[in-house]
Amino acid sequence: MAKKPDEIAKALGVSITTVRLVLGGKAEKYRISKATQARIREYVEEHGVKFDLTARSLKLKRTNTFGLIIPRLANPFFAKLSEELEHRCRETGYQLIISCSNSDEETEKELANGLVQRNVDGLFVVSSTSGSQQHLGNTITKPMVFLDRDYGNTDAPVITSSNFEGAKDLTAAIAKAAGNEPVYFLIGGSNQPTIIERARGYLDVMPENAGEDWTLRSARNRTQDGEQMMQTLWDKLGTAPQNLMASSLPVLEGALAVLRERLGHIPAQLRLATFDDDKMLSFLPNEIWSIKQQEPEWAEAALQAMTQTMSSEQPHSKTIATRLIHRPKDQ
Amino acid sequence: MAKKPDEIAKALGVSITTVRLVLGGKAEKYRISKATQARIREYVEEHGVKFDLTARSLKLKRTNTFGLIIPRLANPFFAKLSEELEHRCRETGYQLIISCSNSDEETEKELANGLVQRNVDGLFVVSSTSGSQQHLGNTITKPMVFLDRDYGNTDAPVITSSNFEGAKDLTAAIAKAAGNEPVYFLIGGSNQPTIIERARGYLDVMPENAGEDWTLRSARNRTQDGEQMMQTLWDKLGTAPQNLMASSLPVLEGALAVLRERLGHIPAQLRLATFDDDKMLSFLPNEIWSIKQQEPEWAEAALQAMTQTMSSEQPHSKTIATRLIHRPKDQ
DNA sequence: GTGAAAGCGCTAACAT
DNA sequence: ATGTTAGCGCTTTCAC
Repeated sequence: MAKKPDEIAKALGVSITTVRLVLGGKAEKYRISKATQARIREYVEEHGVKFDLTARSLKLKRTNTFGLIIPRLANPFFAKLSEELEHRCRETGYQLIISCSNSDEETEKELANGLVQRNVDGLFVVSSTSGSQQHLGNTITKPMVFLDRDYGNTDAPVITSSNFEGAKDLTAAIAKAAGNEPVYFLIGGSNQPTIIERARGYLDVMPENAGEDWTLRSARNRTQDGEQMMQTLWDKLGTAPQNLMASSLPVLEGALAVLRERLGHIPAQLRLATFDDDKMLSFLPNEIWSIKQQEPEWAEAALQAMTQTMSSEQPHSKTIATRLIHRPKDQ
Repeated sequence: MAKKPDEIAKALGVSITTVRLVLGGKAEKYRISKATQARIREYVEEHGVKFDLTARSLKLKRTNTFGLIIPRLANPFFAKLSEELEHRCRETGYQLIISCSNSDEETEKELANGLVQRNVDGLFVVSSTSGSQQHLGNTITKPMVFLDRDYGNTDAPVITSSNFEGAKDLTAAIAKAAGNEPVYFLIGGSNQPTIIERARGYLDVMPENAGEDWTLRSARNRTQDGEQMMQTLWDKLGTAPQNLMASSLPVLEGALAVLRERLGHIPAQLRLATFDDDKMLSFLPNEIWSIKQQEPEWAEAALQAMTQTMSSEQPHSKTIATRLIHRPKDQ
């Protein structure tokens, strides 16, 4: 349907250049006559045009494309972040290509490589491991912005959230309600930088003995890790805790599943605190505090850091504030 | 770091063509000597290569890229579907570009246009409206596969899920538990093809009067639509229903929010049924039935339909089965 | 066995 | 005021 520039040129008896100049908005600069401009525009109005961005990219050595590597789209935070980032990129004239590494170091490297071969103009990466972040930093010469995980071994800008401050707020909120009772903290993925910060925030607020007596740790942060930690805690207490904190939603899910299994239900008087927010937390009758990420701010900061890097300005790493959400107990 | 073919050629004193032939796996065909092959491979082993896929695409008129247009990534179903599809595309040697239309017809057209200009080899689209599906079908000459919404006005293959059958199963399950009590159905987005099918399934199982007496409808399926429908229902009944069905999760969220607001809690004896599944439904103490989509099967079928279209085979539309999940009531 | 050359559609500098 | 041209890096065909 849509005509290519050379077809338009032939149809109107002008040169391809003339067509391109007019359609490229350079008509005035090269003083193409109004009459010719009108004829071309009219033709386009009727038939449409089809430019080939591939050829343009080859010539300009720039694709107006960014790559984004995240662990998983099934994770609501990354999904929302991707959506926001994609939207802003498009507004700025860039197409975003989203790929999932599945938290695998090798996959992450392959993805980055593939995107570089496609000549993306820049790369956003949520790096799975310290090693892969370092590798990418050394290997890739394109503008890069790291997101969420700061392993502290790159010169590229890193956008993180205020995990430490957020954890302090979250812990303080549930601890106040708990009074003298212990607040147990299930920590999944305890070697990830984000989680380390969350644990640090918790310990900053809690008494000395909390680190040893009230925390449980697991290498990963899946539902089954939450289950396993809750089982350990149950066995230790011989009953359900009164106040429970989880380092992420999957961990909370696992913990609650175990409680339901042992008790037949989730006790309504149990106080809960968790990182990451989800509308469905409102389904629980319990009093709950949660930490909500502000994805729009993340996307904004990420794109800005990328723009700065590309224009050789000093790019700024940034920490995005979180928000504490409180859901009161059912009456 | 990585060398480009011409740099390798110069370094080894051979022609660019020779380098390309070897690295492109065409060495045997053009009888490049083993010795030369070895030298080139060795050099690459040490320094790495960097091909430019942009130039390749320009020459071959094929980008090994597919586009995917969905309403929102924040919707967990589309996020999971995207993840699965992206994964399979990559296995097949394609890069997937995901864009969100925000359910806006104009945006959807623009996105499709942009992707075509980038010379994607094919397009997967979850079309927001009948009009845009028709428009795309008439405008775009690339291989296309439509997902989820079948407006019945395209020759391109459409992958849908068994909304009618799923709705029958879901309705039958809750109706059986409800006995003679009414099962109210909150229908959000009542003019979308998927929702129409769900409503049809409900009516197929329920008695004559259900369509008039037990259903509530809203043009969209957001949380606020669920709230509004629940309010209407409450005002009609003067109390909370005993059995409630929702056409999607946001609608359920809205409905439950209203109940909590009026009652101070969500009554545990309320039976619930909803389309779309989420792990967090387990947070509710209620007896719940839900309909789970099988995203891997979706992705599989979508990619297969695309492959068939591209090889000019007769592409097959396909309906993906859903699964009924039952969560018993807390004890 | 290896190399040279044409051409994909575009941009930008240079002719006419 | 409009047209011509070189070259981006790749594939493919043909020449040495």
